[in-house]
Amino acid sequence: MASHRKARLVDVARDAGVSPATVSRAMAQPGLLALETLTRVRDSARRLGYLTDGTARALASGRSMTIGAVVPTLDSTIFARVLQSFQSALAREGYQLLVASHEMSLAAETEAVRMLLARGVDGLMLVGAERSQETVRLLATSEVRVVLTWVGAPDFAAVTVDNEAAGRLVAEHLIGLGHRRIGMIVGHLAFNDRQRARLAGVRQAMERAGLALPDALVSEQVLTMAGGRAGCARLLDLAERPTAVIGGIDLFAIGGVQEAQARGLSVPGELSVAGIDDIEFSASMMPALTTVRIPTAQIGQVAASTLLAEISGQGRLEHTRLPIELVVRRSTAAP
Amino acid sequence: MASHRKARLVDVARDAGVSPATVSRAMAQPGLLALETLTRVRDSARRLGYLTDGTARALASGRSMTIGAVVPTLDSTIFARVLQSFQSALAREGYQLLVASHEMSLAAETEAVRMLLARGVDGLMLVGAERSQETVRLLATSEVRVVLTWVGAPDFAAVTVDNEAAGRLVAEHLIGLGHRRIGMIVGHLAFNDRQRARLAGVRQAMERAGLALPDALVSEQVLTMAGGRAGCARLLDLAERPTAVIGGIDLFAIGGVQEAQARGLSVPGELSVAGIDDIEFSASMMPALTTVRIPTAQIGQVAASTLLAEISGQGRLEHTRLPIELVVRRSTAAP
DNA sequence: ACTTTCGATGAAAGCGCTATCATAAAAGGC
DNA sequence: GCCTTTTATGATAGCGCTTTCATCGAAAGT
Repeated sequence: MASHRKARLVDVARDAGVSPATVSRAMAQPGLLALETLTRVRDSARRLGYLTDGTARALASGRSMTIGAVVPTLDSTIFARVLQSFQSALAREGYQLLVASHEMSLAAETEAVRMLLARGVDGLMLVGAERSQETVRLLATSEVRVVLTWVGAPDFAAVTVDNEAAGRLVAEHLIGLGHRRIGMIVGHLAFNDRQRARLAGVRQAMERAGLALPDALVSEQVLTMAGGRAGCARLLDLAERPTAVIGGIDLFAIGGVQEAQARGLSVPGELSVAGIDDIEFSASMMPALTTVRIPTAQIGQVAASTLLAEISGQGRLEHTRLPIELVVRRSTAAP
Repeated sequence: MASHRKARLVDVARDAGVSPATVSRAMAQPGLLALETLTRVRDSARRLGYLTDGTARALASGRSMTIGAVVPTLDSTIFARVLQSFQSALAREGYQLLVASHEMSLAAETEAVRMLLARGVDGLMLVGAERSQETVRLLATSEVRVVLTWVGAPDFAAVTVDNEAAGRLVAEHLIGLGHRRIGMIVGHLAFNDRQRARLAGVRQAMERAGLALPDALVSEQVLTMAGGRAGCARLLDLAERPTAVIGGIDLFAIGGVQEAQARGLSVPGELSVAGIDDIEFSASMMPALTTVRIPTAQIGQVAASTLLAEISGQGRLEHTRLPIELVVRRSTAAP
């Protein structure tokens, strides 16, 4: 049964009548031991309720079997989903996930990275390519393996998605429907290269079509549904209101639809609304949201395997760009 | 600038002309040092780019400054929110968060707990009170500090919410409006004491009112909006369809509203729908959802402080029950 | 039969830090 | 001024594991 003091490696060794080294091998490289010894050690371990001390193991071996992730926030469908698939992919390989959030602050990201490095993580998952000099320096000197998500950068492995193309796709769709005056609700652009890229994509598509996207038609909001609603309200209050609104994230588009409907405007009859992300809700709302599908779960999964490849020495700063796709539903129509 | 090999404590000590012990103190208990020594050590540390090795520190001190959390899934508004507030409260006190998910499997929870204990976490946050014998044994022998969330249990500190009362509140509200035939969509009841309690609360309110909740009117579904839709479809296909539907989580209620509307049924005119959770979306959907507000963010925050109190030796298995509240909006009306 | 190789185990030196104990200098106490 | 505290620092023994390196039979090669 359970011993009083926590069992250590030597206790198991004594109990099994072998050396500590043998027990260590039994736990980490069972293949090296004679079958008989192995079972004897395992029996003792079980009887004593022995659990390897990960701390000591990490110190002695130099590998912590722990991966760190720094995301803007955990409280977002998008990042939660990425983390869920990232975490379960890691768990399958015996790695644990240490998470930190920076809530859109460059300095907080630096601090989080510093803490994670101090914890001796074997690898790090970061969001986006924009970061402070200080963070970059920490990363470089620590030589920890890193995988970037959403947006990549030279010298880093990355799993990205073409945010600019995403913006372009929705914009082109709307332009194709005949919209000339299109508004956009985006997240605060500081320290958010994903939103900047999406905005850039929209702008690019419009310019190509000879249209303008004046500042008045771009509303920066906090990344919530309420933000979307507020942003849409601002755009609808304009003297020359847009005939279509693009949400930099689906949440914005959903808030936008609500605002329009609350004002008695029919969507898409009187206002077309589209988003980017394709979160679960978008498919089933009324009207179903036209959006661009971002393979969130896949990002986490591929990020995990990319990072593990880097750690194991295979993997040469691989950069995977995941495909995105315009999903036309019912929230958009000709003006 | 950055040295080639990673700087260790002794390097800083040598550089500053002090003993390793002094450097250790400079990092951990600056108050003990003469100001002059302290600044000298700090300068050396900065110059060498020294970062404390958390692994070694943990081994030597016996505290890892790491907290583990095992949740059903990260990919859920609810748990994501709890984790976000939990994590940021911990970060403020210098603790890091190690997360694991069990995806509704008792065995996976055990495995996750085992891994976290092996990692030497100083504390553990768990969801609900139901777990395997094996998990309980691990917890007991490890003597790690634990805080339970949502549902509590004797011998554990906990931050809970009265799930049964939540179910009762919505049911009473509906009964008060005159509904006699009420259906419920719940999550799979195995290994989900939160859903079981909510169902029990609904049942209790109905019985008190002399009403029945036959099995046919309870639909178990996976915890997604699509599940809610499917559950509602099943209830609406019944020969004697209910006049009101309760979602065991808001997501179910939202899916339910969608299903009803898709069938051309007006909510709340022809069907009342209510949920439990009060997620962001519920307030702004059309019609706005009647639900019970669960203070999710607060759960995480209080769980953090409760756990830290346990760890520091203050805190005697405190049990905090957070208040919930019926929020009547537009999705419910008299039948 | 006699090395040579291999397979299985043991001995022991760290991994980088903290914490205890000892010590030396400075500060009080009367 | 001599003794007792206090304050600041040093010396050093671990924390519990992994990992060479060494060892010792047994299997294999010739």
